[in-house]
Amino acid sequence: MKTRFAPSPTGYIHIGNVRSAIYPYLLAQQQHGRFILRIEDTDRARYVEGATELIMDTLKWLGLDWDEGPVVGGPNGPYFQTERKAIYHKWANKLIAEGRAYADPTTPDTLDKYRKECYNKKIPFLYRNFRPSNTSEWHEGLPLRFKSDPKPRQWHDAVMGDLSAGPEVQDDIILIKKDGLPTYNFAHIVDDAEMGVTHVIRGAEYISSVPNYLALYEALGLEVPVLVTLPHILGPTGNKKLSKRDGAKSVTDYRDEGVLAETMLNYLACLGWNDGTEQEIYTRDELIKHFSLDRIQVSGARFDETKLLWLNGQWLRRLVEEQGIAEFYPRTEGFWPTSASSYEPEYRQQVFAIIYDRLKTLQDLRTMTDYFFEDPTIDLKLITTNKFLKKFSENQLVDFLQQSVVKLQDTEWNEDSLQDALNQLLESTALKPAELFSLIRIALSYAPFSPALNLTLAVLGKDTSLARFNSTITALANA
RNA sequence: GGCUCCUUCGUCUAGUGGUUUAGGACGUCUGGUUCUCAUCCAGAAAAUCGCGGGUUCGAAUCCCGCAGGAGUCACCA
Repeated sequence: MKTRFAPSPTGYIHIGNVRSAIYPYLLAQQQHGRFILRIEDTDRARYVEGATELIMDTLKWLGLDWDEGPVVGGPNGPYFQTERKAIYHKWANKLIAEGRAYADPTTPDTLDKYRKECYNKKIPFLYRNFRPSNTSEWHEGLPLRFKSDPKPRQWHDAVMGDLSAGPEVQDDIILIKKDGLPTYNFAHIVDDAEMGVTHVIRGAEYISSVPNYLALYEALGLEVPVLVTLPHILGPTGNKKLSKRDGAKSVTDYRDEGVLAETMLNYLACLGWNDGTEQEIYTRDELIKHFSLDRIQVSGARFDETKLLWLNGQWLRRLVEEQGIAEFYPRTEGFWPTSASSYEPEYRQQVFAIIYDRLKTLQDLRTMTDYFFEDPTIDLKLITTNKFLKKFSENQLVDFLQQSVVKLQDTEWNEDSLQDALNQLLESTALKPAELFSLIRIALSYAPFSPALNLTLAVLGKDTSLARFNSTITALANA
């Protein structure tokens, strides 16, 4: 088994097309076959500098390592189509020799005229209806067209099942453009054959071209590989396929927002595929083990960012709990608030240990942890309008905080002793947990939420914690 | 417009003629876990299986129509 991912380097990989990399990878892994990365760079006009690197970066991030392709090489290289020109010409000449391809002398203007004619007559435009009777010899500078042999075609698609189309969709497609480079339609067939690709996995937009491909395989004397058509991924609104034009994000945008590679692979693989069980969370190995083409969904699936974020939370907790804080910690690099940079990694690890189970993405660290690294701005409104605290006067609040300071001053600074101390304060102040703990939590963080109080105190440290109590006491006293 | 494909809770899906009063997950809502937020736990609402015919003792499941949606009709992939 040999599969491939064959992107054109026109930009980043977005979530709408990354499944055509994931599924071939999973299949090749499962069958102990090979997964090829081939760069389809024949469109020089749309070529984007650096796009190949962007594509490889995305694949590496997801862990979709290719067995053959750029960087790693392989027995069927080169893996850039622009470097395979001679191969395409070899096959093209074979078709010419057999009278199955011919030079197209039609100028673009004339072509346009033909199209308009058909449009006005309300009949579909087919080049073969305008096929010139005598054609000159083919040479570079002239496009080469396939001499089609239209007839009804039936084929089997591993996902879509049995498909068919009539002769009216088959035409004299261009094999080689006037710049001497092949079109996708021709190049991919030659390449897949030369490279021994057994399974062609690609998006649904190619389905209507398959009859033309079938004709080409036939003319070239090539065996048709297993055809696998993936349904589209739909955008968040409407029913249109997700595309860059409509603002589809790149896969790596999600990485930069703190989504884990494990999540992305899991989510995307399960968008439009399931193994029939009720499992939601799959490791890479589980995906490789359970993946199967015949359980790929036939209809399009909408990309649901909310579910992606839920899954990311699941993965975050799972990985941290499996690996431990220290091993996972390096992956949080780059997601901390700027104020954290002056602190030691050990301290950041302590913060991470008490906050990680509240994160949806790593990026949440930026907004959820700032009070661990700098004193919060005091905003007494948070206290005076708090539903548990507004009934108390400033004097009472000061008194509660002072009692807390006195108690905590003599408390051993670890989470268990701190919890004991907090419980004792509850009794000595005769306050309800909601009252005392709200007050302390706000005084410490002035944040909309924070981890358990004893843990927050423990990590913040005695000096910082008591200083923050005192700041709030002062502020309340002066209010 | 031609051709092709698709159609189960808001979303992702299970379901291949009877075990289905259509199951799960996300989201939503309600409770619970000494404050908050998140997690976790318990529970609820949520699909007349696109519509209409047919086959059958019986259909989400098979057949035929229809409608809606999508894709494609490039010297782009």
